[in-house]
Formats: sequence, structure tokens, C-alpha cells
Amino acid sequence: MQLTELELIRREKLTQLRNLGINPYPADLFPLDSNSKEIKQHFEEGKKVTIAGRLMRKNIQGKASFAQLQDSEGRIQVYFNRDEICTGEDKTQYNEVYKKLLDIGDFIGIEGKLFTTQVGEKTVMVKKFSLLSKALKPLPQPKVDAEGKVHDAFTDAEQRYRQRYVDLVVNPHVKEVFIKRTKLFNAMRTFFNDREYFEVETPILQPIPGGAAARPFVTHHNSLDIPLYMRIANELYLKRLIVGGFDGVYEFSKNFRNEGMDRTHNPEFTAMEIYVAYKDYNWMMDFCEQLLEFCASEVNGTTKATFGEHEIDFKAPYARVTMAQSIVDFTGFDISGKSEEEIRSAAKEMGVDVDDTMGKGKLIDEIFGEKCEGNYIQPTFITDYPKEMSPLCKEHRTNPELTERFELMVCGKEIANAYSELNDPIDQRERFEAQLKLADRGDDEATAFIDFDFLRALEYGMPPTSGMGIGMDRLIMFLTNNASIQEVLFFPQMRPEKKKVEMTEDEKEVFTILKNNSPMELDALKSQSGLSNKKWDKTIKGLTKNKIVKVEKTEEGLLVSAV
RNA sequence: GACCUGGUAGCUCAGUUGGUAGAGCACCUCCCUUUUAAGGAGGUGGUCCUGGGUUCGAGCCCCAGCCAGGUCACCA
Repeated sequence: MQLTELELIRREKLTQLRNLGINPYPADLFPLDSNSKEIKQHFEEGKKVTIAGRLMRKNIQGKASFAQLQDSEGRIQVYFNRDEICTGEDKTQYNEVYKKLLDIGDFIGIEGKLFTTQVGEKTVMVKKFSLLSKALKPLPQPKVDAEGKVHDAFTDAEQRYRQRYVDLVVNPHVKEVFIKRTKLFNAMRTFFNDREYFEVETPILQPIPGGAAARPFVTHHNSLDIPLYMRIANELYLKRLIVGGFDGVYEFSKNFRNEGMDRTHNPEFTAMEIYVAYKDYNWMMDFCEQLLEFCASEVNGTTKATFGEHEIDFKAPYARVTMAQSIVDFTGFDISGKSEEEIRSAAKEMGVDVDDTMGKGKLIDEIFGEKCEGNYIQPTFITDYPKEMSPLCKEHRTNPELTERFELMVCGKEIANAYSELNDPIDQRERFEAQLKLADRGDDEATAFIDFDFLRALEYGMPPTSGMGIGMDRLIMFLTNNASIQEVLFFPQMRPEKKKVEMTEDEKEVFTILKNNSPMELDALKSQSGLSNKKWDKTIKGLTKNKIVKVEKTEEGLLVSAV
């Protein structure tokens, strides 16, 4: 492993610490009794505290020094004074251990008492400190100046995602995003649990990937010798539980879709799905806006949220527009009662890209997606979707071409999708079969599997039920003003890092030639290697740099020898 | 998948027709007992993403590739 100078220095310090009898990775617990936040909130002059955290700044002024300690709650200033720490003659603890052997990033424990400095900063006067864990790699050290401007921030997106631990240590705003993420989950749980809906878990490995139209990941179970799919949705399992007699079930579902990755798609993402018996989609719309209003204020302390250039407000109620009306609003074209061909040619006139594999529902969806969707900035329910694109949704009570479905749009994106669930087993079977036909016709979004066990469950009877799914990642993006899903996932999927080879192929080759004839003349070695000038130069420099070979000038000329 | 932009020190970034690789912070040494992004003085530190090519000479130009970000397309 090639170490940088900074890493070598820190490793050397490990040895020096051990020579002083200090274990840089002690096993015993550290009895902390406070933290940075508590100290600042309940500050008492002279109070004794025991705290621990990472050393994040050292500002040494001879025999005194100010430093900053960062713990899970934030940072607190600590004051190291030589004569406070070393009361006797031996000043090693301050002069050597603190000043020289402690680095930014090291975990230390501190016993001290609180005081206020002359400039009024709440500070811990260190009486005793101990090393809890030494950091061998240097952290980036962003700094904030008096005007609040950040210098040297750790900003490279690739490095931040690949090394999220570093990102979290040095970028407090990043940590804040994830705290809000968890607050959102907690708020939703509270909202559901208060209404006595029941949190459940359903299979992630499924023999049939159902409940959505998406390409699944496939794996294989050895003892059963069958393919298994990682779930793309949990809908069909939750409905089985409604059949089984639960009145309300919900699950935070990690779903997996084997599709492209971009700033709004990660191969694994989190959806929340909830199903409530004896309800319909009208009830669910009321429920949804109450839920989001509650969640937004739990997360941000207000129902308002800023997203890019938009100010959005999650305060209920939200506008409700039928899909047909929306298309009239933005295109002037009325889809009601029109045939597939009429809609297709209308779409073409509007400049919407359509083809012959598209059925009526898909055509309408294309028009809506192209012309309408992006216009809804404030939370808006779009209702009554075409039947063809909603195979799990109950037919509309007043129009057999439509379904009782809504999606909630925010900033032009869908964040929730809900139905009056289809509970007619015969209709459901026909809809699945229609999907198969669409799939055969070439629509790769149509579901190509029929879950017969799900149909069997419906045949035992499912009460009228409304269900809703919410894209948790997208919702938290809106609540934290992040345009990229990677910013709201701790560990977004990345291409694997290439590992660096110790010796290049050329270096190996040259070394092999040399090993059998060491030492040999440089020119001879060069011509035997058959490398171009440039390549030779790079190779021999690489080898000498890593102290694998040595070049010496002698009376006979340049000699290369293996080390 | 297409196009655009980027990849240089631990971090943030400069780098002139193509002519000895730079700055700030960090780090190291010395001085400094209540400071607050940055006290003073001196110093160390480089696979310029990778591989080819052009050239006397490439961080820079050309070709191919890798990785990331963005825009679109596709997809919920």
C-alpha cells in the first residue's frame, strides 16, 4: 500500500504514543456524562463534565491552546493549558502528547470544567484527556469565516458518496438531511400508529415480482432450485394481509428495480405502502393530505418547503383535477369518449412521441406526462386514470373506461399513487390477462407475470380497500431541497472503484528481465524491454520510486540493479 | 444510450502558442498562557485519471478508455 507523507507521519505517531505507554486504541469504555449540545444549553460556570469526540481543530499558542471537539451533537470549544494538564514537573502530556501526537480527527476523551473565555465563548477547560482512537488518514478541514463563507469545503460528489463517513464528519448540513429523513419515517409511523394501522414486513425475495411494472433483479435459490426476484413492490402481499383480516397495514418497503440510474433513480429505493379496509380513494386523498401536512411540519417545523426555485406548501387541502380535465387544461383536447386512433392522432398533432405498441391508456399517459405533469408545482391530486394503465385498480364507479386512482404531483413529479383497490377476482384475472397481451404486443412496461396465488386470495374475498404508495426518497428530496436522490441516500449505488495495481505490467516485465541478470546496463535493459522511450521512462521511474530497482552511475556507465 | 463539462498536493483550486508543476488551507520544525476561517518565521509534499499518438519537448494538442456531474432520451 502506497502511503502519503501525511499517513506515514500519523503511523509514526502511533509508535511514539506506544513508546510513551499510551494505547492509541484502548479497550475500556469512556464514562462520558455530557455532550456539546447539553453543555451549551445548560451552561454552568465551573461545572465538571466528561465528554468525548473527534478533535477537529487545534489552535496552539505556546503553553495554551484552543481546540474544537466534535461529537454527535455538534462542536464545543475546549481549552488546553499546559499547567492545568501537567500540574507537576513533567510536561510531556501537553508538550508531546497534545501538541505533537494528537491530530485532527483523533477521538479523545476529556475531563474538565466549564468556563467562559474573555471573548465570551462557552468552553471546557481540560483537566485530563485521553486518546480514545487515533485517525490515520487526514480529514478535509473546511472552515467557515466571519461572513459565514465556507472555505475548502469537501464538495466532490463522487468522493462524498463513496466516502459518506467523511462527508458526514465534515459537512454538518449533510448530516442534517439524514436526520430529517429519519424524522420523516418516524412522523409517518406515528401518524399511522396513532390511527392503529399495523406495521408489517413482507417478502423481499419473491417468486413472482408483482405489484408494479418494472424490471426486477433475478437471483437463484439453491436448495429450491428456482429463480427468485427481488421485490419491485409489496402491494400484492399487503393486500393478502387485508384478505387475512387486518383493517390497516403498512410497510416501509425497500424496493429494487433493475433500471437506469440518474439523479432521481437508484437501483434500491424506499416506498411506503399503506392499505386500509372499508375505504375508497376519496377517503385516501383526505388521509394523504393530512399525512403530508403532519410530516412536513414534523420534519421542518413548517408546512412550507423550498425546492429549487419553488416554494411549496404541504398544508391541506390540495387541488384535485381529473386526468381528462388536466389534458383539456393544458392541450385543449378532450379525451372523453375518444377512440384509440383519435387519441393517437391527437397526440401526434401535439408533438407527443407515440407508436403503435401503445394502447389507449398508455397514449393518454404519454400526453399527460409530456404536456401536463410538469405544470403542477403545488401538491395536486390527479385523479381518474385510464383503466388500461392501472391493472390493480378498481373501475371507476361512474365511468368504466377509468379507474378510481389518484397520484399526488409535487413540483411536476409523482410522490404518491393510490387506488380504490380492485377486489373483484374475476375482473382482476381479466386485467392480468390484458397486461400479458400488452406485454406480448411489445409494451415492456406491462406486467408479464400473473400471480395466481394473489388471485386465489382475492377469491376468498377482500373488503373494499384503499391503498397508497409514497416514494419516500422523493418526498424527502422535496422536504430537504435536494434535486438528487443520491443526496438523500447514505450510500447511493456507485460503480465499483478500480483497485490500483502494485506494479504495472511493464514494470513487472522489466523487473523479470532484471532479476535474472542484476545488475545490468541501463541501455541493455531498455532495449531488451522493447519499450518506447516514453513508456521506458515511466516504467523505470516507477520502479525506482517504489524502491524496487536502483540506478547507479559507475565508471562503466549506468547500472540498474534489483533491490 | 446521446451530448456537454470536469478529473492537477490530504482539501479547495490556478496553470499563459507546447518549454523547470503553482497558491491558500492542512502537514513538519521553531517562537507564542483566553483565541476564534487565516499569530510569526522557515520547510516538506505530485502516477497532472489511465493507455496510446504527435513533438526535440505534453498538465496543455490528437485518439481510445475509465470515473463523476449535468442536459436530454428511456424509465416510475
